[in-house]
Amino acid sequence: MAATDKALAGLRQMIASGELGPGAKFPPEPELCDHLGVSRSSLREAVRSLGALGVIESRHGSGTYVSALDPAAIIGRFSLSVELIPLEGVLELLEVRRVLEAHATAAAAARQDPELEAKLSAVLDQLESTTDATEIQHLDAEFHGLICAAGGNPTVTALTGVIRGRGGHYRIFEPGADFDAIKQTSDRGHRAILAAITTRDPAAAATAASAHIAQTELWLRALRPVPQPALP
Amino acid sequence: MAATDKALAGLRQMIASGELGPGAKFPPEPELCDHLGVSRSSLREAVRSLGALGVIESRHGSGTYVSALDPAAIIGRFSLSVELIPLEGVLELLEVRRVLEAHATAAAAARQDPELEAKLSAVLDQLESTTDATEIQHLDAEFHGLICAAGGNPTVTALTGVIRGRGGHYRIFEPGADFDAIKQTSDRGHRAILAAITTRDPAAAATAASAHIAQTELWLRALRPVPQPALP
DNA sequence: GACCAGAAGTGGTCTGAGGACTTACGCTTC
DNA sequence: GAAGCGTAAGTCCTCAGACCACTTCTGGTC
Repeated sequence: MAATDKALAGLRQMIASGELGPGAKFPPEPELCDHLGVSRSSLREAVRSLGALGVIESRHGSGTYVSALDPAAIIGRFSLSVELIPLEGVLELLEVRRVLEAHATAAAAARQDPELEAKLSAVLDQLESTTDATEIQHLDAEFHGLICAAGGNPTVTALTGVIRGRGGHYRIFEPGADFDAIKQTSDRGHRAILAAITTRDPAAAATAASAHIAQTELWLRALRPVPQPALP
Repeated sequence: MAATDKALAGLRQMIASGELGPGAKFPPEPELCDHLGVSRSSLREAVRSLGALGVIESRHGSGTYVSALDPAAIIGRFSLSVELIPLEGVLELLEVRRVLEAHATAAAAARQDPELEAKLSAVLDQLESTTDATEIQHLDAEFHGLICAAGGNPTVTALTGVIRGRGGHYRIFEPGADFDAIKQTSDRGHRAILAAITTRDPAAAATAASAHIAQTELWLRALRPVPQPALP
């Protein structure tokens, strides 16, 4: 077995076996090298691999630790790769978002939370009064994010958030011939979702959310991608 | 900015900007080091990070390439991290699987595919006639996997597959007091799903799949995890 | 044209060294 | 006695150079 793979398997085994739980600290690199029988280079490459997946975390000067192994955090790491997926793949992902977000929106509607409803209404007021593409994207993410969070499953919130972030790279809301029509349709969709939540109608909420996202899918199909912004 | 992070950002930028598309080959490591201004160690750690995420792929003796950037393949990489998530997190993930698989099962029921139905029936015949835990797990995965694939969205198939694989580490089907009752309930659930598909009733299929997975969630809640098998 | 051997190209691994950051300890000071 | 501070130890981060292993291309041979 290759050295890096051996190190990778060894590190995973230490976690999988329960030897190291969430938050636990690994031995220092030289000791791990000795234990696993690989050089520091190979060990470090293995550590980076698991770090990219959100499984372990290195802190400069302190040590290497097992992460919290929280599903939402691990799914959040996916944004690094999802952001590089081309348009055709994004459409497959949007179907996932549509299904999950319809579910979460229904769950949010089943709750009785006037505070949430007030906050959502305020976000929509802002959203309807702006025409700036970046601000629209930000407020849209906040609206859907609040609803998903109210749905009660952080994993669903993280997953839909990652997909929404990817879709946002394609600018639907750019000044052009269809801008007004698209914006109005989008605004109406948001109001329909909020209305279903306010009236505590889960089925209507699921339908409204599903229709809203399906509309986004249609718009995206007709779009060509814009150049990526510089990565941080 | 730290060296490895700089290399990471540079590599991602090369893909995000469109300079390198799916399948494209990166320059040799020494050239990349020069271009990005980092040492070979740092570059290699960055390459490993993106490799773990399924974004790029190194082939010994050949070169480093951009992967196909296929969403299903990228999601498949998640199994490396999902397999380490503790039980509480798995329950959150199972809700995702329940929702997505209900959707996919409905889509499969909407299709007219006698060949699929025959294959599913054969799998269930095998499944009902065995009591071996490993074989049960394997046949169960094949049954649900075939249905998801028929649903038509490879991303959904990959995502549900990853979650199903994680759940399989907890052995529900172990010889014990409740074994017969659990097995019979599970078998009945599978037959209900197949019946809905055979009669081409998407709504019934979604309900049956949802109920079946919800049942699994209930069993898992009552379980304590078993020691992990050795990782490959 | 098919096959084979060698050479060139490329990623994989190891070693050794020094730098940068965090943490803990012991001292000083009030 | 408690707070502040500087030093020292511990740990990860980066670099450089060398050699190994695998793949691919090239040229010649049959």
